[in-house]
Amino acid sequence: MKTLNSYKIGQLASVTGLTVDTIRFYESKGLITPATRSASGYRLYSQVDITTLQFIQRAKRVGFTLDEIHELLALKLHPDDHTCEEVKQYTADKMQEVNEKIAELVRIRDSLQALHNVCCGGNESAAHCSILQMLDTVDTL
Amino acid sequence: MKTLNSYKIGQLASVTGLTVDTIRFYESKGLITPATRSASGYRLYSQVDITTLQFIQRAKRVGFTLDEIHELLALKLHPDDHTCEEVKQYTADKMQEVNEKIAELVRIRDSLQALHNVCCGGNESAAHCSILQMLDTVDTL
DNA sequence: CTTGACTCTGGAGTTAACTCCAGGGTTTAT
DNA sequence: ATAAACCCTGGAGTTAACTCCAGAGTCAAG
Repeated sequence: MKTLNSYKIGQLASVTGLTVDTIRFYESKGLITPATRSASGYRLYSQVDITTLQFIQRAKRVGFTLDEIHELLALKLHPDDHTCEEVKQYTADKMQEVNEKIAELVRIRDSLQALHNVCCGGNESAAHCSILQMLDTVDTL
Repeated sequence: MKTLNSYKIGQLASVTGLTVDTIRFYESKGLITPATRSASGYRLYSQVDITTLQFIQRAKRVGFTLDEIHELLALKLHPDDHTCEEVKQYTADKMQEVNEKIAELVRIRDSLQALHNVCCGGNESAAHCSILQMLDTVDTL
């Protein structure tokens, strides 16, 4: 009873690297909804669910909470619940937030780069390198 | 009993926007250590601690755990515990990770931009805009 | 037609990261 | 010199995001 683009929860789990428990947990939070159920009650998913779960994983990795991700997904999945005005405002606000996160990551990367550059890479203690590190990275990292 | 560059925990809290409880919690996790204690046992902090707390806040915002932040700070604060080789390797690995996070944020930003562009911004439901959204953003967001 | 791998629901347990006392000293402004 | 506003420690409570059962039904292979 499996059509071309239909996955059971275990298959979805192995494709995305999540556990079946986590997928059911995300469903309980309203983040995803299985397209349909089989006659015996098994959840059946489509390609869209894989995409959604991958988006959730990306967004989580960069510090969004499940509640925030829920809002982001709601824009796309339930557009009729929002006015265009709201969507315009919300996307603008979120883009601002995302840009700030990118700027923060760039600062962290620069600090790591400074440490990387200054360090000789040899087998001895890093203590003597740190004298230089202090000078130009202590107030960024 | 307060020198020029010495802060009590409450002052540090109001400068950084954290609570005193959170600062003491970070101390219990080894993320910061007050420079010294006053005669009566009050924690006294310096400018460096402000910088460190701001770094912790930035790193947390982009999805690093306190354990990861602990490792990042250990590089700088206890360089004699690591060889240069380790530092070189660790910074390279972390920069890779940071670059991946930036790439993920850029993807999310692009998806938001696409929604933003396609939405008319008017007072009506966003449902009819979503038909266009589906075409070019469903598989990225 | 049975056995092992899968799925279901409902609920309890865990971990990270706070957050909030209680009960006690300290500092400061009036 | 006393009340208000701090600070201390130790420990309990909370929230988000899982994670792990128990007990029962389903499906595919041999």
